Amino acid sequence: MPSLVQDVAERAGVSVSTVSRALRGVPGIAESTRKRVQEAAEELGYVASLSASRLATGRTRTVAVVVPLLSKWFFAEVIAAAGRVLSRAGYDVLLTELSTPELRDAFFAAPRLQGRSDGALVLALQLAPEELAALEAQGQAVALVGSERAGASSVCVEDRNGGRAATRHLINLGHERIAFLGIQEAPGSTLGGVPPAERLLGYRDALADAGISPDPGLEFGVGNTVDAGSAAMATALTMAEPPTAVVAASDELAFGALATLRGAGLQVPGDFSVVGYDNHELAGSVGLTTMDHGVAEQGRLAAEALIATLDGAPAAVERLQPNLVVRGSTAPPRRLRAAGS
Amino acid sequence: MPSLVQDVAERAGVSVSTVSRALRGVPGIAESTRKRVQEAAEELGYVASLSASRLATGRTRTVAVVVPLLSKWFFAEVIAAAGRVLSRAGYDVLLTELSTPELRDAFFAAPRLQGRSDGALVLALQLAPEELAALEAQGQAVALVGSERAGASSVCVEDRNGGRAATRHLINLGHERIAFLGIQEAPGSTLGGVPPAERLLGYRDALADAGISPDPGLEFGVGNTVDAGSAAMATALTMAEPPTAVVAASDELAFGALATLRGAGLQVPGDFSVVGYDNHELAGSVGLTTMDHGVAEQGRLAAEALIATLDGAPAAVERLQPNLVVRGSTAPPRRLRAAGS
DNA sequence: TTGGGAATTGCAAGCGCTTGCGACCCGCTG
DNA sequence: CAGCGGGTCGCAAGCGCTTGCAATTCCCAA
Repeated sequence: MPSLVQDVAERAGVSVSTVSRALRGVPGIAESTRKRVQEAAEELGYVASLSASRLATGRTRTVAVVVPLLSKWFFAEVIAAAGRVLSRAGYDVLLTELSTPELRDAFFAAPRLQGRSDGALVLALQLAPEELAALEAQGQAVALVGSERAGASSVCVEDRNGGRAATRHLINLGHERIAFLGIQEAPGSTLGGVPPAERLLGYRDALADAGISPDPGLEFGVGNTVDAGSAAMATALTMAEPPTAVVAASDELAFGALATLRGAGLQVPGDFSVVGYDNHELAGSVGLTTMDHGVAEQGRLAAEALIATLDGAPAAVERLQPNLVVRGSTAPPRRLRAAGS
Repeated sequence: MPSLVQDVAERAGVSVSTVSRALRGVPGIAESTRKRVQEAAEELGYVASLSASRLATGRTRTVAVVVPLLSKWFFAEVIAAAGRVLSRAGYDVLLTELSTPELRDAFFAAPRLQGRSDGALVLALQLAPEELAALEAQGQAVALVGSERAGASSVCVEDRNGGRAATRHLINLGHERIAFLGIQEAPGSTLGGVPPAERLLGYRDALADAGISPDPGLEFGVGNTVDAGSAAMATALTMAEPPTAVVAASDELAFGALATLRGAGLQVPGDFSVVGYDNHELAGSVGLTTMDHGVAEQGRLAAEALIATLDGAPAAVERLQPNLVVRGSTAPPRRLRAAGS
């Protein structure tokens, strides 16, 4: 039913090879001929068969986006941004969610991207060297988001600085007992390897900078969910000497913490301060002070890096600086305000 | 570099056609032969070239997921659920975001799915008849989520019932002045056509059922964003006779409303009740009473419907009933409680 | 007028797999 | 013992496009 190159060729009175070249903008075709061919193609509603040209060229013009969990806002946002860049550049976007360890293992065990895509955009996954090698063995150009590997392009944020800035903000307000809600890989996680422990390190840095002695009891490592944040916050409140503020390694955790605080009848920021990390879409609506790290921009930059790699550019890594966004969830601790008034 | 059918054929001592058939499970191959071929393939790490088999068969084993806005939680969740079903069934998932009217028009103007996918899963978009026809003309099997079209499979929820149930819940609590925050297509929206006005109709139904005369001034139509909900709520509060409760057509709108209420110093549910719609991932953490409509299930069902269609089944439509999830954002209006105490 | 070369275009050989059809091998029936 | 039918397999013709290389045309300098 759809017309073929031949049809166009006949209609334009040229050979199929000329049609092929004319339509793809290959140089060496007279402008007049090209126009004639384009018109013929247009009239017939001709579109080159993808499978055929892929087979002939060996290129797919498709990029696989590999993500641990699509329904998390962070990933959706990154993918959306990356997708826009990619499709504008003429690439199709193939979605691959590796939501369980089984899926992840299966994905890397077989050459699943072979002939399916030209490149892979890998989000958050901490690739083992052999996993990265596997991708490359399948002829994939690869770009990473949220991790760094020798030989691969990547964009990542200076999370240690971010953790430090978030914590410093609280210290500047006068807080001294500050808890940290960290993301700890759950058993069922597919992230693999060491996720943003950087943020925790930044937290410790800030404490050290301020001469506050760290209390391991204030460092919580939980799954990256609202409920986990909520639970950890609840635990923190039962401590003999509870914290007066918390920095969460993600806004989701912070949301959970806020829920617990509200449930406990505590005022935020009156009785307790919290700062999150991500600048989640909904952070504004709950007035959460948080670290913004250009989520959409990460996607955009990674897509551009991948395209560059596909065009033969050498691997490059881009580092983003997170920024503190102050909203209404942080204030000086009650102690100070009481003394001050 | 990757080995070809021929290599496997030689290694197994058979012809290429036998290899092809053996590996794909086509009947008519002796079990012993099949096993031998599989071993040979395994040893060589052979994987059939996708482009080649796609060209030869004319099938892509790929499904395009078409979505207006990927970064919205609802869509991400639906896609994630659908994606799991699809990939388990051996289909690749191609992502297509139509975030602007221009993109949408361009998408339907050209046969963009031609030879790219076997089917399309269309989310939320209210397809014009010719748009649906265009997809089918490209040989796509299509399944819809959130809309219904003659001849196409779809899964949709009884939103009118949902709107009614949400409103009735408030009425049962004793509210009489209830506002409705509806989703109205913004100029830049790509949804097209009439989106969930059903929820509004349900709201009116409930009022009518209770003999409450509707007040058009209480019906707000805004964009589906937190900020819009926030703004509309602010407007509602300035009314001469403000409402005591609101039903929002989405949890995002509800989040915005909550933010405004909090900002205005009003207690929820003490001074004001709000019920949302979606059962958003974060609805629980803010204690939002809302309508659950099985978001993930919609994705799952739609994917299954699409696969069925691809397997030759006739179009079918699946209707889901939304359920009220009561949390802490709704209570009797202050008036009643004051009188009661 | 004529040879050289640049600019265009056509030829035909793939790209790697699928599949209709015929060949072949057996065990059996008549 | 000849012939038949079912079960297996191989042949070879595509699927529709790309591309190296040769052919043709045309313009201009010599």
